[in-house]
Amino acid sequence: MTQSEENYLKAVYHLEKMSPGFIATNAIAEEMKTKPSSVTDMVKKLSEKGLLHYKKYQGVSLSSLGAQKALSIIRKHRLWETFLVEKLNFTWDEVHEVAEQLEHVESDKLVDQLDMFLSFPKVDPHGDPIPDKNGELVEEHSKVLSKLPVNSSCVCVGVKDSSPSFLKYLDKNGISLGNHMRILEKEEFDNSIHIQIEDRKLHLSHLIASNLYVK
Amino acid sequence: MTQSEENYLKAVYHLEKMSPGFIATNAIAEEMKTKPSSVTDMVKKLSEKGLLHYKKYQGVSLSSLGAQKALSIIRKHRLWETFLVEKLNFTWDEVHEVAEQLEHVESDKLVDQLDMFLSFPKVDPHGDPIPDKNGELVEEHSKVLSKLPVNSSCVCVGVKDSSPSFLKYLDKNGISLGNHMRILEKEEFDNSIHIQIEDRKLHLSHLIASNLYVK
DNA sequence: TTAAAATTTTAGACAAATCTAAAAATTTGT
DNA sequence: ACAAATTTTTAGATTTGTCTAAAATTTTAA
Repeated sequence: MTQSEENYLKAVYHLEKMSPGFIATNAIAEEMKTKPSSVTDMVKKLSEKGLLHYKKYQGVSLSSLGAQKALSIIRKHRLWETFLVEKLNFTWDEVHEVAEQLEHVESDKLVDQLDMFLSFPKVDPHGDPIPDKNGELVEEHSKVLSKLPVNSSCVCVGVKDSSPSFLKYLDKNGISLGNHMRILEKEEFDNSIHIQIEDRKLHLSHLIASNLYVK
Repeated sequence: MTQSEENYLKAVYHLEKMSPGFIATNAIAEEMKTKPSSVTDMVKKLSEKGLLHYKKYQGVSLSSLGAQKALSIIRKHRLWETFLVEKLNFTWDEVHEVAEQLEHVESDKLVDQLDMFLSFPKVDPHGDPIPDKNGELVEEHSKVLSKLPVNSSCVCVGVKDSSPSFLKYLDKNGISLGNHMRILEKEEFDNSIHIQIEDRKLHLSHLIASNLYVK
């Protein structure tokens, strides 16, 4: 598989998770920052290879083989991100770009030894689950901070948006995975929330709160 | 720079070290397992980019910019090889193939942190020197086991040929870097040599002995 | 020194991945 | 329901890196 093919599979995987069912050509084009006509070409190729189910004008979905490949790439991506943070002093907003390159390196031994070297981590630096060797994945987070009722307590376990700008915002405000939080008050007007986080108080916009996974 | 361009620069670098001066199109084609006509095309492109000096029908040599780029790729290659052996339990005959992929990952921070993580190694698992951040290189080994006189002592510090088959031969015969050796006898007839290596005796063909660097 | 051999370059083709522009199909809104 | 808007596909072009075959150049050797 080429790097480009791998990137398409990954894109379809992520889009399917966001909205299950058939994925539109346009959605893939947007995700990959390419043109719909390019997507059509590639999608045809991948469906001929048995990696995608494709019906003209209907969209695509991953075949089981395609899902398996996608998970293997995601496994590599998240293991590398973990390596970069745990061993090479990268911050969580720096890892994505480099992992995008490293995920395409092909070597089963490399991946499995890296996994062992990192002591078989279950989640990456953003709290996203790392598939195991067989593509098994512990279920994604479902609870979002913005949906909790006033007075409830929780621990921050992941970020929904892992763009550098969001991650830097969190750093700036001292929010990181593992932090204990309690909802103090919710503003009706803009849905922003006041929280107690560790030993401080913080006011978070709805957008911020809806991008934090908690447990 | 594309991966292909990087591979050409690396090839020219290695060929220049083997035989200084202008490098023939055919030599590059052989090194890269490609056709001379493909080499001509690429060599033109690289010379337009200022990475190679190229005179039609004469051959090429690295410009100083090209040499700098080549050294940066070799640095990455050798650091990754070291990482694979030191941290991920790879053997010295397994690392090359994977390092060929990893060397093309682009991130200054990645390389420098990897270097630090490995405690700034001076040589890779084959005894080849690792260029530092500025491309500075401790001089290559010059002494070859097969050229030493009878009765001299030495330490094995590198391999000239680092093909998996040669490396596996060395493993099978318990020869590794750091081993102490003494020349016991040289056979006139086939230039093979009898050596004392650590606490054993071994009989090495000329080919084997001429691919071992010693100090 | 000059004809044969070897090397190198050129010309033209091809595959992969992309793009633009136009055509086809589907969806939407009244 | 059907015309307009949107989405998707097709057709054809482009770029990169490669190839084959033929032409040009250089080297070798009689």
